[in-house]
Amino acid sequence: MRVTIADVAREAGVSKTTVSRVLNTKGEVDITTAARVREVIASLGYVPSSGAVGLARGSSRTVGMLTPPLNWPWMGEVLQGVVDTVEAAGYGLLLFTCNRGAESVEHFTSQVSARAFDGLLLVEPENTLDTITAMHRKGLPVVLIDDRGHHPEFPSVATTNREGGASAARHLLAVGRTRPLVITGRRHFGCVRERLSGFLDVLPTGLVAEGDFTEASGRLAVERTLAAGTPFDSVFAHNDLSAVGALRALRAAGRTVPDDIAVVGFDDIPMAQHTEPPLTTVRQPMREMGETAARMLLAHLGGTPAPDEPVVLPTELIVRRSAPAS
Amino acid sequence: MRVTIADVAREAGVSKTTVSRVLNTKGEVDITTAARVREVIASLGYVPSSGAVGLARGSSRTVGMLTPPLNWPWMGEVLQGVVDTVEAAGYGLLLFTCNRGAESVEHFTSQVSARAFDGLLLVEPENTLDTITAMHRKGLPVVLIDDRGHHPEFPSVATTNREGGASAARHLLAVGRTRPLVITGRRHFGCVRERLSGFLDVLPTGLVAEGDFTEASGRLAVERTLAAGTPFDSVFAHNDLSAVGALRALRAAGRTVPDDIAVVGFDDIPMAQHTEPPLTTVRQPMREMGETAARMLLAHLGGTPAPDEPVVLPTELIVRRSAPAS
DNA sequence: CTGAAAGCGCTTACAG
DNA sequence: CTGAAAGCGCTTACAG
Repeated sequence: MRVTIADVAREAGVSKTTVSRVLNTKGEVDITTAARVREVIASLGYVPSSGAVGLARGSSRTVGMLTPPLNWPWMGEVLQGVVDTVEAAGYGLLLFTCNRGAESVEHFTSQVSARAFDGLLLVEPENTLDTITAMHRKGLPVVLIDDRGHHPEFPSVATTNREGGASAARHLLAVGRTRPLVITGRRHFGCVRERLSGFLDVLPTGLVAEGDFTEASGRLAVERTLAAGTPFDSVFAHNDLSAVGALRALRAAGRTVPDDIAVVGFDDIPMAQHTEPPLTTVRQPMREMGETAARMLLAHLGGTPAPDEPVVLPTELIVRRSAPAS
Repeated sequence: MRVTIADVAREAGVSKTTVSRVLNTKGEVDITTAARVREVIASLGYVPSSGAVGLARGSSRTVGMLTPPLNWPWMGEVLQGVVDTVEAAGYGLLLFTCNRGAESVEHFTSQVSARAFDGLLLVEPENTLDTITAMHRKGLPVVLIDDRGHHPEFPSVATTNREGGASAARHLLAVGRTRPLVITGRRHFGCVRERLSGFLDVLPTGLVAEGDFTEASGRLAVERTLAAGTPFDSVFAHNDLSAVGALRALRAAGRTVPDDIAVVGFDDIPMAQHTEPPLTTVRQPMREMGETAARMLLAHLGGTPAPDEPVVLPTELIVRRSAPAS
């Protein structure tokens, strides 16, 4: 049925060893022999069995990726960056999520041990970091995307959260806003702490509400601040989703954006272009982060030692109408 | 280094065959022997090598998935549905995209032939359908998600596009709209033709603009219709993105939604909840479609013959303020 | 109920 | 430059 290396060898009148050699361009092979073998390979439509190759070589040429829920608005970009890079290198991408709690972690763990993949890409591991750290110590190459400030012991790629926060503050200051309301994510995330302190360094404020990255939390923060009667002239939300919530609460309260209140978000998810008004936001280079992480992992698998400092990609302030330039 | 079945066998004082039997609960094994083997497996932390198992069994317990760009707004949901289902069955998911054109198709094709996966899930294949059809004929199990009306020769899961279009029309009619503008996607997509004819059956109109599922195309369609001076009291856009474009164009022209013009979209992407006003839309059950397709493929791999009729999941009209009920 | 042996399809020393 | 043989870690008839 299936065409094997033995079939090719027989048809070409050489040994399997020789076929293997031309397949992997390893060792010297007579140029005519090689040509003949190649011809047979083509005419038979032979493709090496990845399973057999993996078993013999002890590696699977596959990379694993463990992600948070895939419907998070920016996961698509990260994943696309990873897939493109991994595919271009001739590797496969095995996808796992930690959606189904303990059960899926178990499934994932067993796949790791089963050597189903050679290295692992990790996105914002909520509660699997310990497990992963253990695996990494046992020799599994790991690269982390967005460490949320946990600073683990393996290579990671992050973004300039502190500078991103600072750039938001500088922008608000430049357009004359001095009394901002800051809506954060959960404080235990390193990225949240960094965005906050970067912002506060430039534009100090006592008005800081802890949110949880949901639209509802953004809405709630604004509603409460309005109800308390505390004056503010701008909002810096730690992600776009909560900025969207802020926009709605402001509109519902009859406040005009940006005239009464300017709003700046963080992430630049696709939705940010389509809010009313469109959202000024600090862009995270999600796709580039995915690409970079994948390249680092592949390089590591190829023998290049991994950088021990996190690779940090720059954020970029995207100015739209919710906090215009002038 | 690595713990193998031989280590377990030695430690337990049995043959590899016996270990394999308790591993796969296949054949009769003495209950005490089995217990002892299980103990050794646990204490040694033995996990079968997926590569070796795959080679010996001739199957990889892995499913492939070929998708359009992953940053499409509803891909996350589909993917999540698939991953959950596949993981729960103990399978791995190997992800491919047809992003990089010919090159990635080639990479993908070679993975297929390499038997890197046992079956394939396919989402809206733009131009790979021929290749896939050929593979299917050669015995690769395939399930298609959202066939866009191409009606291929393999199993597929779709949604009620025609009824979805009809439900949009009924809703508009119920709220007193009689002069709709329809903004379609490209006409060669089956889903577009179905949505359109379902709509027109209920609410005929001559005002049909062909778009291409982008926000810009929705905006353009509205701008042109307004410029032409043709009166209309509502918009039915074939996807949410172009509905968003329509909303913006209407606002820019000073028309009020829904008072002047009611707007209905299709898809129910996350953004639909956050437009101004929030978008009434025909929801496609993306996650369920992913789950269903995965279940069908797994069942097929398990020996159950695949249904030869497409499995059709119902759409649902989600009423929001852009076209309210009363 | 249990085991020895062959085989899955490759790669890789080793020898020539 | 080339090949025979062992080995990667399993499963599966076959025999007992």
